[in-house]
Amino acid sequence: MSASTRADASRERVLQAALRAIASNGYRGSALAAIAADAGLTTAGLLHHFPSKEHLLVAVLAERDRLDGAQFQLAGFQGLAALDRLAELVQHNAMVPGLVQAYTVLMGESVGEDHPAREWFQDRYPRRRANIAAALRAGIESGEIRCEVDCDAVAAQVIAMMDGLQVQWVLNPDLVDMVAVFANFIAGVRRAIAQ
Amino acid sequence: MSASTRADASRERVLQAALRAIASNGYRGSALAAIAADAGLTTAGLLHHFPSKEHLLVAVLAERDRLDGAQFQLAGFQGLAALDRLAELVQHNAMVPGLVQAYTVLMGESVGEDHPAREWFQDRYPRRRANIAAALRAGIESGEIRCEVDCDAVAAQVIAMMDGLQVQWVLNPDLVDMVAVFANFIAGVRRAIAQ
DNA sequence: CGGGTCCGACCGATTGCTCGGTCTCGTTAT
DNA sequence: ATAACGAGACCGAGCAATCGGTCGGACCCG
Repeated sequence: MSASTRADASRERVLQAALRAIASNGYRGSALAAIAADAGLTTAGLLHHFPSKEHLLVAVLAERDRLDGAQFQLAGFQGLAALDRLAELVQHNAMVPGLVQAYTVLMGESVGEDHPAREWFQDRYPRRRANIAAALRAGIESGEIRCEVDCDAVAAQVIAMMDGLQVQWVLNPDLVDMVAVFANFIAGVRRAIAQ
Repeated sequence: MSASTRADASRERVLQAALRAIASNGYRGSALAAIAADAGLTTAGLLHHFPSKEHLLVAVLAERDRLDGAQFQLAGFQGLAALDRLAELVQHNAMVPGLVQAYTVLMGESVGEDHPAREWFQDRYPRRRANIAAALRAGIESGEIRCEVDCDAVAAQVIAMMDGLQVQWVLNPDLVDMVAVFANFIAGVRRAIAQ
């Protein structure tokens, strides 16, 4: 499974350093040399593990996918329980501000035309909307959600609320209680769509 | 007021070009030379009007402030009417995708630590939240909004929804009907907070 | 003519990335 | 057990390209 402990440890340190750098300066603003130094390597050493800066970025995104998959995706929450699960996810995110910041920076940066992360986000949003919408539709079938609810719209709204609040929270952590405001929002959605 | 038409025209073209460039590649990813060429100038010519790249950025943001001020700020909408006004603003934004994209990219980019636009966004969010919250509180006084509504939370939510939907819409315009989904959201908020 | 406007040439710094080489370590042959 | 070997991990130096910004002078309009 894990061939050499040495190489894997270096890779891991590089990924962490890349996350920190992206959180601070974005992808374009981060220098490969700085990331390498932060990970205790030289530029050439880093490039040995990740053949290019873009490869490093997709590795960071893949890591995020891996964590998310283990944490949220597989969980088969349906109906209103899925919404509560999302509130818990926000609560968890509030404890890893660095990761949230890196994700937020990348999200904005990727909107640009030729950004290497654009495709990743472009694929990710429809998938997440579909996941949440499906969970809501399951709630309709089980009778706990009113049948005339526009599940796709609600799914888009929930995701938009998560992203939007993250921006405000990262910019001004002590002025916005992201967890409380999102919980408040979810409570409103529950009230609006529950049978 | 306007000294020479020539210089003002150049300035205007540079601002437009900067907006396009930022929309495509962000602030960090945009080259001064490319912006200048797009505006029909050389780098040195651009630098004659804006002494540094950062000066150009704040000029772009100031322009945004100017437009917003004329379009939304001064209008004294209160209570539920303010929410409808925001829905109209989203409707208007949907017709200028380039501007929305530039704003979205900048928003994410500015989350970084030393970004020159960070302060601008950091000041802007509390101000906008306060504006909307004040409008809602006025609606409470006039009796059209229930008095136990958390105006600050709702204000943060409305702004977060605008920003979050913009991201999804810019990334995938044909998959997300930003105007409709936001209108749907506002309708829900109205239902939740109206007396 | 004179000041505002803009260009061409250039600078120092930094970028992502390559290349040649050194070091370490597990494997294998003896 | 030990020596020889080869693959992987990493470094130092430097590549070409690009970055934001400077400087002196040419153009043009009032």
